[in-house]
Amino acid sequence: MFSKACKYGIRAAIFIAVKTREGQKSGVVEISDTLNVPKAFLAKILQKLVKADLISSTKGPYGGFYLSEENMKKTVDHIITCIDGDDLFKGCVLGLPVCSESNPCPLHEKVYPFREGIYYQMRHQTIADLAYDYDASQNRL
Amino acid sequence: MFSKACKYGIRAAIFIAVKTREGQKSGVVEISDTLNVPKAFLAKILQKLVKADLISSTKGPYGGFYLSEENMKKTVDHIITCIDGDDLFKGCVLGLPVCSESNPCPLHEKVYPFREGIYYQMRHQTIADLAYDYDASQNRL
DNA sequence: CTTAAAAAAGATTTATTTGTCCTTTTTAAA
DNA sequence: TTTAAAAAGGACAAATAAATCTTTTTTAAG
Repeated sequence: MFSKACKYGIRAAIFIAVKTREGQKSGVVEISDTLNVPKAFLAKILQKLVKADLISSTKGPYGGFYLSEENMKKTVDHIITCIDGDDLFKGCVLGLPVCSESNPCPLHEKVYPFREGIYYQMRHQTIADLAYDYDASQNRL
Repeated sequence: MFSKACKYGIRAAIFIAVKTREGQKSGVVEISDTLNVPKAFLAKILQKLVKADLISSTKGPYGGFYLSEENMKKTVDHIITCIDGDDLFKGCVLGLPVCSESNPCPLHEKVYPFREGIYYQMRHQTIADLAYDYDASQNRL
């Protein structure tokens, strides 16, 4: 469903959100260590998210990644689209060039409602929401 | 969501089903031409589906691909799992090694119901069903 | 102003997926 | 029994995704 890069990105964003709420910035090493994810690869992903203004960073000593108030309000679908593009939510499930309600592919009506459901959820979960939920539970990232 | 190979495989299976109902076998060239899909690549995919007993074939002149009665009854999820594995339906959305109702990842409860919905649909649509629906409509493959 | 710590950037490697090409096997018809 | 048409199989090539390594830039503290 999501690429590895995308999964890493979402998990990292939540981690950074939690840390930000604790008043701390996070470094790539800290993040990659806790998420068990390749360091340099994660760095690239975070770069991309910074450029897209989905997370924030400062260089130099005492620098690192954090979320601004604006970043906190962004919904997960932004991260997904930023990294994987919008094909998952917008494209035809079977890859047909045209596929719509009026000209549907053979799986359209079976898959569409559920895919829309996922898309809706992703458009309505902010990073802040996810970080809050995560903090409340005692689960892993 | 699905790999290209998987999309090609599903579309090809439906095409072959339709042709089979018309009493005809289909060759790779015919299939790849009508689906607009790379010939040799499709051939590999069909090989795999034959081995998994999801479609049937005979070699030699007047040979080609077709669906036995058994093949017709197979549900789409078999094709998907055969080609892409079961990660899409069984694995954690965020790629966590453990993720369950009692120990969920941050997206679990948002995504799970819909993913289950898709999985359900795929487990309940036979190739014959899809071929029938396709034939009834005047849509493309 | 120097130093060190951090992200940013760029170049490169590895792995996987997608795609091609050529040979072998099977099989039906002439 | 020869021939030709088809799938099967294997080796290879290209494109994309995942991952690494090295250098540059920024920045805060001493």
